[in-house]
Amino acid sequence: MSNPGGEAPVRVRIAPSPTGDPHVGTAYAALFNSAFAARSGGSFVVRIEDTDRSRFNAGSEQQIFDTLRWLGFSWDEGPDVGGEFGPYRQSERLPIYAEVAEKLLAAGHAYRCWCSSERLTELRAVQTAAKQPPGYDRLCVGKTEEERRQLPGFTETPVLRMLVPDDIELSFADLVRGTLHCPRPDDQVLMKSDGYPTYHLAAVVDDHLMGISHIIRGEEWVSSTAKQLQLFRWLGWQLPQYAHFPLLRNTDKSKISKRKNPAARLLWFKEEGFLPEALVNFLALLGYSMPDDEVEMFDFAAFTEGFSFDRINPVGPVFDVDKLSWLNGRYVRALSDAEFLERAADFLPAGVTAADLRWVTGALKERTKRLSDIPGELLWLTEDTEVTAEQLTAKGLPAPEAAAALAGVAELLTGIEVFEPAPIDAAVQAYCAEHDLHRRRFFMTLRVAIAGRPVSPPLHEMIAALGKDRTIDRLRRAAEQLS
RNA sequence: GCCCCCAUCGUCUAGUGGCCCAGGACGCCGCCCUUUCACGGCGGUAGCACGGGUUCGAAUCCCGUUGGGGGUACCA
Repeated sequence: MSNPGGEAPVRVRIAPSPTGDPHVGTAYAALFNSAFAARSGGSFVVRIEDTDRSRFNAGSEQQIFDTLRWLGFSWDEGPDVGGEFGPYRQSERLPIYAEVAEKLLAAGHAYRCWCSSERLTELRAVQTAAKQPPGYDRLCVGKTEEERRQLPGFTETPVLRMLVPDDIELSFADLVRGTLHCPRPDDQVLMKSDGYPTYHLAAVVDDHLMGISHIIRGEEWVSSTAKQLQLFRWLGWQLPQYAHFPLLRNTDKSKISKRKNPAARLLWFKEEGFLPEALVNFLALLGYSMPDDEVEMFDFAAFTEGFSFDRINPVGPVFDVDKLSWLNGRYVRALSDAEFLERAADFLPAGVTAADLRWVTGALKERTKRLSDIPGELLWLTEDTEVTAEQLTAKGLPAPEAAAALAGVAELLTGIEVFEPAPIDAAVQAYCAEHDLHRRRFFMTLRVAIAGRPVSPPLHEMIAALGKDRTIDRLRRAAEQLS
């Protein structure tokens, strides 16, 4: 992938805000950004945008790093790994923003505004009621603090606003969507009254200072691009290229949110037992398709290899958890038994060890879509369920025959020395033939007696896993139900 | 309200004027495999939002309508 300017190296970034649980959109952004960086031999930077003190969440930053790493992403520069363009946390760059703000003020591109939030709220209400587009009325433009103080709605702590020129350029080229047009911006606040910059100022300053060549971010930012570009121009900085990918959606098509969709929380996938490689693969299927779209299972390297902005679809994709579950199941099945057991460790019911599952790992793996399915698949092992005569005979042998078979098999199993699937199978099969029993029904009676339910892993593996004592105990108790 | 973006099966998507009376995947349904479930195999269901153009020819180009989404903060 060439970059039109020629000289500037490709540098991209994601800029998450530490406001709570890591958001799936952050991973989605990381996917596109790191793929493009890898594809073009560029650098991938993580920058923490913590300029909103009211929404700041202390544990959030670390969770973002941990979750992104869990997914397999790594970055060349960031708060936790350093880099020559740091600091990478905006709260540690306040003097830099203040200096730029001062420069903008001196050049007449920005002005102090002493309007109170009450005045602003009221102004907006009046405009809305009059069906006027809401926007700042520039009451403070050209006024000194003393002049402004005489007027109503004054506050001691001013903000800095950009003086948007009448002829501001509203169009820009987007790598995903072609030429885009932004609405005419309001006089955007650049510096808040608490001394922190707003996103628009901070992002522009940092993107320039950090040498960001391509800004690859969500569609939600399209309409604010014009004012950010204006800032770049005023400051005489080289313009970055933009690529706006679509927003992930809830089932009702609205922007994906933690409120409406558990999948908006990255931690949810870990809790549910989705494999990170499956999630990354799935994310790469949303709003994007491989050159050969019949290939749906691929790793990050394959995704990166053919990555192109041309292949990003501008339509916001609904996050389909069902399809993710299917994909995850495929990844689970592709694991070796040993790997499966290792990665499923946190989901095994208390007291159940890998050794206990020796004979049923394959069967368990095959039935697992999410690792959190595991406890439910092992109820036959973890719970001693009382079965009724009706359950035993429903799809099984009639009562008298069933009782005899249960007792007979219990007797037979008692004599088996090597309690493993093969000899168990041989013994049970022989019993079935010897007594001329209806195979299907015979096995169903056994299954219900042993598993406590009509759905279970393969019978002989299950019996071996359960062990001789528990198996015989269950067979006898079931037989009692029939007498 | 205003500004902007988008529009192929329920969902994810292929498709850049003829190869498409639209292909793949998830889901769903049926069949097969099978001692249950699952896995796997096979088959089926279902879509170019609508209306005008342009063209010999439109899912593909243009206009409008409708629908959906985003933005409209001293949040990012």
